[in-house]
Amino acid sequence: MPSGEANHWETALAIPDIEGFLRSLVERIPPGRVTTFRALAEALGDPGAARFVGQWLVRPENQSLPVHRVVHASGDVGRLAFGTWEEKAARLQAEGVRVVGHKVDPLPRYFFWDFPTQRPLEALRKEQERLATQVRLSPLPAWETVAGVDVAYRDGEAVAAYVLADRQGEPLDFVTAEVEVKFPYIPTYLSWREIPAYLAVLEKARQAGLEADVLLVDGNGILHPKRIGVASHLGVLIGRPTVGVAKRRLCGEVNTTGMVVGEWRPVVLEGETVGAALRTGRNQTIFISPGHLADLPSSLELVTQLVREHPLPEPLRWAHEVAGEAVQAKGT
DNA sequence: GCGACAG
DNA sequence: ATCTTGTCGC
Repeated sequence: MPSGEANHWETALAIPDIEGFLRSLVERIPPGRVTTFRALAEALGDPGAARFVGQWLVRPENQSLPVHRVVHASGDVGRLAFGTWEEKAARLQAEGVRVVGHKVDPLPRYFFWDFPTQRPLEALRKEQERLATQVRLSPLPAWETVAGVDVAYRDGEAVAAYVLADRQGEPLDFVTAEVEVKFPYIPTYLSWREIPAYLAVLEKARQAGLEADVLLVDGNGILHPKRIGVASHLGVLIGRPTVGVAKRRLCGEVNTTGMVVGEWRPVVLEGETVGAALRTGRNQTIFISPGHLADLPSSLELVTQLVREHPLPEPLRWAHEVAGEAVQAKGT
């Protein structure tokens, strides 16, 4: 049961109801008209959310919505989540939409775009730009303890794990916390999905006297289009040093060909080095970036010191393990 | 065929 | 991230 207890770090993270907003958009599409995944994403405030729109529209619980009125930008009707393209075309034709071959024809004649102009993701982007000015890049302070944090999901719940470790990466103690998931995964907006769980588990760690000198976060720091990935965002909110470690590349350019274990190369975004790709295994690369109150050299030093025989630095590997165990235990 | 965007 | 069958590695 998610606890509603007050958090020590005032939750300065307003979470918009993106899914409810998307539902209202889809409900607005009139019979005899169509819109596109892209147009819905733009109405949400970011064309980059198109894939999220597609994933959301095929969920079983959303099939009572007029999902057949959402087509590809090419005019291709696509197909229904639980049906064929012929069925989707037939539904559109029954509403007066002309379909030739697999396509709505001509698309502009039927295209519906008169959506509300709130664009919630645009507001989040502005918030990111504001917060990015508060990120401080400086060498990490001398540290004795480090904590790794990660989140696992199951049903509508998120379980965050916080594992405290020493300079050798040996686990000292851990806590977990469970919160309700209130925001979907949309690339570059991960903070709004995961930070509520992080704040909850950090509060537990604080109350248990397990505060660490540095926080390792599963995700990026400034390796982000607006230089404010979840590690930086969290660091600014709690005013503590954070370092981001991701298992895959979000953005930026890096050539990883021919890297040897232990080697790292800069990840460059818009001409700026925002992180490093570090080879931690024969076929494993992780992406390190400063979060807050950290810089790239000290972040790399910290992470390389904590990497043992696994791809991830020990505290994160343990946090991942603990979160996974905790989320499994919920169902058993 | 292109592009491929953390969790 | 999660779901989930079968599976061999640049």
